[in-house]
Parts: sequence; structure tokens; C-alpha cells
Amino acid sequence: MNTIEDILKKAKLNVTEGRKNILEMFVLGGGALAHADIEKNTSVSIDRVTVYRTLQTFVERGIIHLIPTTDNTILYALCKDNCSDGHHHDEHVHFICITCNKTNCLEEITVPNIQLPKGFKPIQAAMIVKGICLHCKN
Amino acid sequence: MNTIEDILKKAKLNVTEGRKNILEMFVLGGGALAHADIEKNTSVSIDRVTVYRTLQTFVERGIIHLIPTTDNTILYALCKDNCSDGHHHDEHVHFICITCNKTNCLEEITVPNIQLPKGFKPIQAAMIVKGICLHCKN
DNA sequence: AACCCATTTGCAATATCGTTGCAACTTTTA
DNA sequence: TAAAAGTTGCAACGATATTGCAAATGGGTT
Ligand SMILES: [Mn+2]
Ligand SMILES: [Mn+2]
Ligand SMILES: [Zn+2]
Ligand SMILES: [Zn+2]
Repeated sequence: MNTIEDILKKAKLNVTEGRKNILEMFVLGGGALAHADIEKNTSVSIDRVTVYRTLQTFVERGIIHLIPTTDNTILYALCKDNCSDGHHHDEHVHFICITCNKTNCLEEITVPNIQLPKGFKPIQAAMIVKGICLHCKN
Repeated sequence: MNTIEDILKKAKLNVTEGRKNILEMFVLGGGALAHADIEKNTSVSIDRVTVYRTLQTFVERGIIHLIPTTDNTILYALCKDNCSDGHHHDEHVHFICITCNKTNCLEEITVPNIQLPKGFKPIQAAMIVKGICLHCKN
């Protein structure tokens, strides 16, 4: 039935108006969101602090993940199903459109392995590509 | 003769105590630095605002470059010689050691090209690798 | 439905971070 | 050495983020 509530329950979180609202923005909107996007656009009014705490909780429970950015803003996007609790599996490439300024998770593109200098041991890698997105081309 | 002053002069900047001090930290230290590192460790006391403005100026003149991070902190490192004015050529991989917490520019490793989904046009790419660095291994 | 208890929320206070305008000071150049 | 240009520090401000605590809400029970 209701996807939004299911996600919250699966994460063992109480289903509250605020959480439903915020999660809905991720599920329906599709793209990446910043704290400010959420604070401004929720239908119900939600306190700033609650937004911070909700995002933090969602990250901890594997509902959303932080997106690396090149301009030190903080962005979040929905995780895939197999993320949970403290364990994320979001090693995909992120694409930032310089026209519409939206950030897309390219779930199907994984970060390539590269050859590091001798002595460096890689554990995790992130890749951010900037360019023109599908909708903004031509 | 004095490398520090040369770099400043080449960038058409006045040679001041503050700038010499900050630039020296980059040249001697070798690694990446955050605003806070600089504010705390300069031998002469330099105002917060001046540090901000100095870093900004150095970036504009191609002396240092911003380093992308995954935790939305802002880091800077020395540019290679061929960066100047507003034109940077720092598309190398950055390595963050999870032990010593230092960030290294891997100047010789360029960010690999990848195949994006149809319709996405790449313009610039960044890659950040986390792991254990040369000095912290074993 | 009324209750209890754990969880969640909002508010106020506080901390950190970064920017701007302006007057005083320093560096460069003549 | 004096004028002009460039740079700095201070104070004020704005944005962003964190914490403690009391009030409100949600989930489970009777
Ligand atoms: Mn993603
Ligand atoms: Mn670098
Ligand atoms: Zn776009
Ligand atoms: Zn290390």
C-alpha cells in the first residue's frame, strides 16, 4: 500500500507528519535535495531543527544518502533498497547539471577502479561529473 | 631566490607578511589545508577575514586550488605551475587517508573517462578516493 | 476510547562559519 | 619620500548548524 509509510516502518521509525512530508519530497521529486529545499517546500511547516534531525536520522537508517559535491553544499538523495541502518551501498557516479543545477544519482554507473601510486590502499571512491543533463541538452 | 615571493610576484600580488606566511604553509607543508588549519598555525597572527580573502585571492590567481571533499569541508592545495589566473588544470585524483586524515593531491593520476547514460554530456569530473596513505600503511 | 511510555518536535540559546563596508595601514611605483 | 594602489583589521551582520529541555505526538496496551 503506502510506500512512504512502509519505508519509515521498515526503518523502525515512528510515522509522523513531518517525516512523511520530507520523505515524500524525495520519493516524488526524484532528484537530490538540500536542507534549504526541504525547509522551504514542505506543505506542513516544519521547524529547521526538525529538518536537520530528520535528515540525520534518515541517513543513519539508510533511507537517504549524502551526495559528495564539489562546492561544499550538502545534498541528499534516496538510497536504493539494499541500504539499511548504517550500511550504505551508494558507490555510484553523481552528475551535476550546470544548466538546471540539478544533481542526479547515476545508479547504474559505478565508480571505476583506478591504479593508485605504490603504497596507497583504496577503500572507497567517489566520483562527481559536471555537465549537461538529459533534459537540458540541445 | 625566494620561491615564496616569486610565486606571489608572478601572480601580480603585493608581497605581504600575511600572504608569505600562508603561502609558506602550503609550500613547506606539502598537503592540503583547511581554513582552520591556517588560522590556527600562522606564526604571525592573521585576522580570520584576511585568511578568507587571501585564500580566495590565491584561488583566483591560480596559486592554490579547491579540493572536492565528501564531507563538505573546504580544502585547498598548491596548484601546479601551469595554473594561472582563473584557469586551473587540476583534474587529478584526490586521496584522503582515513588514518592520518591528510588529503593528498595525486598529481600524476588523472580522473578516468567514463561512459555516461545516453544524453548526459560530461564537461568536468572529480574523483575522491579514501583509504590508507603511503605513510600510514602496515 | 483512555491510558502509558517512548519517541519526536519546537523553541530558545549558543556555536561556527563566512561575507561586507569602511577606515587605517602597508606596499609599490614614480 | 610622497602619492596611488593595494591590503588588512575591526565591527557588524547573515547564514548555517548544534544542544538542552519541556511540550506534544505516536504506538501499543488495556
Ligand atoms: Mn546517489
Ligand atoms: Mn589537488
Ligand atoms: Zn539539467
Ligand atoms: Zn595517512
